Amino acid sequence: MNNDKNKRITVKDVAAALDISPSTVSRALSPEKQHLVSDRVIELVEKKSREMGYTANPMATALKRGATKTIGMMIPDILNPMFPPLVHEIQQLTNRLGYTLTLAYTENNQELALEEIKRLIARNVDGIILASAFRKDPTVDYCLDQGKPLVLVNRVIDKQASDQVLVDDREGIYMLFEHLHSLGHRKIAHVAGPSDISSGLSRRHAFLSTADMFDVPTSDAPVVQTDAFTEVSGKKAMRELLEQHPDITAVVATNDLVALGCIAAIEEAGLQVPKDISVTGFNDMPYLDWFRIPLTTVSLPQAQLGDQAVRMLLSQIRKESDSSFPRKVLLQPKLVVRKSTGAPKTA
Amino acid sequence: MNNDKNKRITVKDVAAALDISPSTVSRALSPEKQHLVSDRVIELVEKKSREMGYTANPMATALKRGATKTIGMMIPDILNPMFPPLVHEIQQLTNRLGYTLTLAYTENNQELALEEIKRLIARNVDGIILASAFRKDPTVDYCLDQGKPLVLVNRVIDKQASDQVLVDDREGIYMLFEHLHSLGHRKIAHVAGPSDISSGLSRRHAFLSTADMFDVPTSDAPVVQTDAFTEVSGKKAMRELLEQHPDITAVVATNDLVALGCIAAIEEAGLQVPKDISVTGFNDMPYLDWFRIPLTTVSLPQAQLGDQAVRMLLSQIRKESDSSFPRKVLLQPKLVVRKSTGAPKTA
DNA sequence: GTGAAAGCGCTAACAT
DNA sequence: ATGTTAGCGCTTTCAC
Repeated sequence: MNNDKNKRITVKDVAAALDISPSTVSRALSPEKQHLVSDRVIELVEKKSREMGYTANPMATALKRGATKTIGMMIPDILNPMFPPLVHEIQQLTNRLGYTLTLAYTENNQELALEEIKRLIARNVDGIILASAFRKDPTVDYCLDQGKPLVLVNRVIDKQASDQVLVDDREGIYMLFEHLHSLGHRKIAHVAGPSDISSGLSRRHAFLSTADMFDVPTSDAPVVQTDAFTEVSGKKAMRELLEQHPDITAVVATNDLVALGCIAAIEEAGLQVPKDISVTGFNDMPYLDWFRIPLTTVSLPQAQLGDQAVRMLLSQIRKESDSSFPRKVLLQPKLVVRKSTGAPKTA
Repeated sequence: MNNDKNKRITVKDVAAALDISPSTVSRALSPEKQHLVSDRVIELVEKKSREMGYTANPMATALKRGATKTIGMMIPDILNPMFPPLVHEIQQLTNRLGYTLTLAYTENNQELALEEIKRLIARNVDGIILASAFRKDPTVDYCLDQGKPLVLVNRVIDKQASDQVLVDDREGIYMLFEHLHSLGHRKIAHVAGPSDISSGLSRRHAFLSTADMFDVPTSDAPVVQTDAFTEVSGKKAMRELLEQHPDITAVVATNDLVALGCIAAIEEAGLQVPKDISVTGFNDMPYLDWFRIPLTTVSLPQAQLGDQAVRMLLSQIRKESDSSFPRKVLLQPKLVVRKSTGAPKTA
């Protein structure tokens, strides 16, 4: 079809073909400016540009208008199974609203994260959804400093300086703990996530305060620390835990991946889940139902997370400073009971 | 820090601050043109632009140069667990080479796919990696017609019209079949993937010809068809199969997700895997080791897939038409034996 | 080795 | 309702 040099068709070309001015073409093609143009011309232009295969160059538009209709999203790692669902959700939404989503990955590396955020901003994204924040995070500071619309998802920074939407870790941990407690568990440990990430810390706090609410003394609610939300870290931490507190009957892990690591360590020690030790996760990663030991966990309202995040970001982009800023949305997780928890042996 | 209006810093600003011309700044900052500038000025410019927080506007550069240093990648769906590893691989590579990867999703919808590819091209990506091709695919035609560098990964079109890198489906299916046959299976069925997608069809062909090689008559190697690479489709197809061929002892599914669906249907019928029926998958999706019935499957050389795809794409972008075009790279999968296969009952 | 000027493709004043 | 002009930020001739 386009046998010739595949030279880009421009407004100018369309204008020339119609013997009108480029501005008119531009206007005729822009929904917000169409009303300035006669219906006849609009039709003509639409027909001709379709014929010629004209597509506007978003670069040029962006350069001119200052807005790219692009939003950036930063996640730690696409291999972590908790992120694809969230990305999917947000991608769908932004797309529907006429925005293009650009992904960036921190690979759990703070320096890389900063580089990437700079790239995102250099590319003039209209706003950023950040799902990878540390409690102190230069990445966030940079966005704020640059005045870029920003929404934090799931992980937040210590000082509330930007819009954020998160899942109620307190409630999630409470439900998990309550579930275990009602099964009869009285010695429940926590394998905590990295303390420099808000969700790691807040789940840890939640665990401690929940234990207190149930009158479980600190000595019967030991906590070990991981340095990453991974299976490997979970396994290492669980080994430690088994050594120091062989009497525990249940473990609340900071998330699903860590929980898997815990299970690995428990089985390595010749024990069984849930017969000897019950284990819970957090996040409800995909395909858990198929697992050998389907995890009892807490599921995130991914759709709402995405919806709220996008909604807030757009309101920032559109400068609707209607409401009090910064805003904070707290979403409720849901308990999902599966087979990794059961009554304690001694009960 | 940047307390003022967060106005973008431009070459002009840097130039003004140094009382030199924008061109010089541009040259000093461009590795390819630095040699045209005195070392002293280079240093000055570098220092100053760092100080002022200058970052080039890629839009402007792209507009001027015609190249965006961006490559687009199209996948069906990020929720399909086979894609994140591939995306990750390719993202890492392109990033290392100074390119930014932009993802687009077909959501298994041909029309959406075409829209998305148009968007990608409108945004001036320098090249496209397509992992979502149908055997006849307007998406591919459009790229070709536009003269966009293009590499097909894993799924290809019928007429070999562009570079492609794929996994040897024949070999994969052969290994799976051989494994089952050596366990003693003689009635082996195939749950085939969509026939309008190359991998679905080629695995089907491979199954048939392998059965022939092992002297298994067609009647003992029945094939049922799915209309999608999903658990649901697999389940439906397997139900059908159980009804029509209750005597089969093993199933070669077109991929892991479909295999899961098969297992679901088998268990629904009151049978067990692998005791009553063995099942194999394809792709080796993440976390299979944790599954209740860890799938025997075939793993893809993701790293090589990504590496080859990027390598070929870049050679197109750089117009190194050194070698014969189009090129085709065939990569070898690896058999991964797990617990979903065993000796047949009657053996 | 450096500067001036033009232009990538688009759109928003400012005309008319 | 439409055309003219200028300019977004960059790079690249073409001068000097």
